[in-house]
Amino acid sequence: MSKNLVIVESPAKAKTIEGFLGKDYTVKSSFGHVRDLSKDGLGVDVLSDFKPNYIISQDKKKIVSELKKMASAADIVWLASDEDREGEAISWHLIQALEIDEKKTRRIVFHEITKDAILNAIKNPRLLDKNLVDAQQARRVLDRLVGFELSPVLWRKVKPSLSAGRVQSVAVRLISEREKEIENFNIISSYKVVGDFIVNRDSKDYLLHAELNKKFEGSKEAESFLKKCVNASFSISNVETKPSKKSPSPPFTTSTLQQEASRKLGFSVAKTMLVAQQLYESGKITYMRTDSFNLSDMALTTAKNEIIASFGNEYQQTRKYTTKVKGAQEAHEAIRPTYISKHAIDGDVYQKRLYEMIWKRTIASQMSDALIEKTNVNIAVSTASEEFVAKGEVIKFDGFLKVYIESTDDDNEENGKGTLPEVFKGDTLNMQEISAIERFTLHPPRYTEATLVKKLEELGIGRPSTYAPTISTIQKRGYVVLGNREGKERSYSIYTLKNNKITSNNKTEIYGYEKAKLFPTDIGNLVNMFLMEHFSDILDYNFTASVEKEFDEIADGHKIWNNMIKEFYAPFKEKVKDIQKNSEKVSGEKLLGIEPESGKNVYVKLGRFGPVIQIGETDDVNKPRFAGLMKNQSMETITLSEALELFKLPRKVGIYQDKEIVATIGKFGPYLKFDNSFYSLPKADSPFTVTIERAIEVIIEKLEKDSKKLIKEFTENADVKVLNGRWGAYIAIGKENYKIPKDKNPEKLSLEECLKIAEQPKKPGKKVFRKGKK
DNA sequence: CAGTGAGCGAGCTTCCGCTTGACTT
Repeated sequence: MSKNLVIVESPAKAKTIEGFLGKDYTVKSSFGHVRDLSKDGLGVDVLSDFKPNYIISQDKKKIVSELKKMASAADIVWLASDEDREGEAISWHLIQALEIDEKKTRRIVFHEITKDAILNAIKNPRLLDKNLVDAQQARRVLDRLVGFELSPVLWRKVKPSLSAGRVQSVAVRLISEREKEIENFNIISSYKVVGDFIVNRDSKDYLLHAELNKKFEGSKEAESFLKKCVNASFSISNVETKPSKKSPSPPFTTSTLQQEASRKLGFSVAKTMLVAQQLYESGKITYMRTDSFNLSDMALTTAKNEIIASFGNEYQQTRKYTTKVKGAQEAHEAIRPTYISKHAIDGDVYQKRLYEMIWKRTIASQMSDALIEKTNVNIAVSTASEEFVAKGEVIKFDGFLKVYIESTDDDNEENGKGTLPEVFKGDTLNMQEISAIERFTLHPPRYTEATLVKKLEELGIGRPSTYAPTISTIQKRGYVVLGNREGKERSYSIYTLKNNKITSNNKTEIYGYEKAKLFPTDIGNLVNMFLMEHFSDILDYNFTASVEKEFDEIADGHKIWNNMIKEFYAPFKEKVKDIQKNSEKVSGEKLLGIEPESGKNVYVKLGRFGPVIQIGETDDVNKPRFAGLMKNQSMETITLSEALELFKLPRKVGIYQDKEIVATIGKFGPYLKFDNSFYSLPKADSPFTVTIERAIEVIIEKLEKDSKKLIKEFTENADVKVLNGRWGAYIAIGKENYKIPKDKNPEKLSLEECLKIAEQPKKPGKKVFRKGKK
């Protein structure tokens, strides 16, 4: 047993570091936190100074007992968890959980995984910072109290199994409020005017495309401007050229990596983290959960050499970036290739693409500015005061753009790319065509996973390790869904002046198509409304920032953590008690109108099983009638007539083979019921309108498909069947399924062979996550 | 696999941040 035990947080890190240290050092990993608050009740004794009740996490018992053994055998235990609040707490918890004599421990920290950094750390151990640990305890206890006090309020007042928390509830609020903004958004149209002009130089014609520096509110104004242009002359009134430059972005952090992978590669936030983890574990990139822009000196040097060798001296510029992010803890480096000299890697296509992006971004961050010349050409109209402006952009020196172009979230900039023909003040122009085109204002964009992460980071809410899980939580709770919006058609007018004639046209365009955006659900909106009404202080966008400030004071030793929690908890708990006692259950009930036949009220509300329409009163002798909303409907937007439609189901479609076909909607969407069997309706068909002919078609199709399902069965044993499934042939015995080996022909299998295959131990396959309940 | 919405009220759900591994459809 070696004399020195070093404990780090991540096993991949442990492996690397062990190589740097001699054989006197054993390096192990704790796999993150090893203890957490008990889930039995609050896990915090609110009556005795908020004493936390820590227990060793279930999945850490094995590693803790192993570490404990090694620690007691070692002379010195080096606590090398990350240098941030959580890392300090991990070290402290290790001392407690491993029951090590604190005198036997040394606390060391390093920000980069290089031999120098590690050896230097070993030479400069420090004491455990108990104040920082207390700041972490305050953070942990606060989150527990907020989460475990608020969630039960929701169970009673809204719906069981819901949840609330400092981070997730703000995420839901952002999405819910954005949707309201979009609903209330007024689309305003205006006319933008563009013109094509010809410049003649050295008996050659050049095209100059320009936009008027004014937009017109209505078609009248736009048309009258065009009229003025009919007999006007056009000349260059000004040419302005000014140099400008673009600088590269800093290297990736977790959140910028997620954003850029979403835009450039179309990865979900979870996918990005999964692939990054693979790259990290195979030693190809540095740690992927970081909020730091920092690059190690070694990385700076290799990047420098790499750029000079590949592109030349003039492309290289060493840069150090500092963070602007609220509450950044900077325990790690930025995300970069471990070996910058490696331009590409082996791996699957996702790994290759993500690596390439990281490599380019890292290299670009150490390259020189791009020098750009921007030109504005003004074109005067002899009969009007407005001017046309043509914008051009010429890259004089590409600098970092040689390697990396960052993408943006809004992609509606068109003007100002490319070269302009050479023109001079006073040149006269030949007008070809001027158009006034009706354009519309855009509502604020819905959040994508990645733009939500960006927003949360700006607000200082959540950490690199929690962005992806938070997004998954708010979807699991049913607060938000990832969805698409079909584009809608609208017409716009366009007036064109050509050959001294003004013509007008109506054209149509598709607008508002959106893909993979976050939409709030009815439950999400309702919960947000409820929390905003009663706990707006916790949902405040600045709540995290203000408690972070207090955590900092605790870390600095200016505040006692229990006191801070006490100040927060007393009024908070009062409020919780008050709401539990006095507040009504909320269902978001809304009167939609009156059913014409019965004169009864039609309500929409959130029922036990989701949004529902209710006709009649709950306390009436005649019980009310209910119908659930369809998946694409929402409580916010459903109309009375749509609501009444829902009661037309189940609908008798007609008779087929003397039996009735009924169309309705179930748990899994619209379906047909016929002869005690179920037939899912394809998306294009509606249970309200499907005809008997079409229904029969659907039924026959399904029956045909089913008949192909059975490949073989055995008279001797009815339990055993060879079936055709989604992934090809398989053997079904009772309720168990078995894979058929590739060298066997499914159609020629005998009963004995089937049973033999079933005997074989099943191969371990990939674990598939199952969504939803149970 | 697929209609639920009245209501005995058992016993359950839930937070944020660290970190990976997983044994059956």
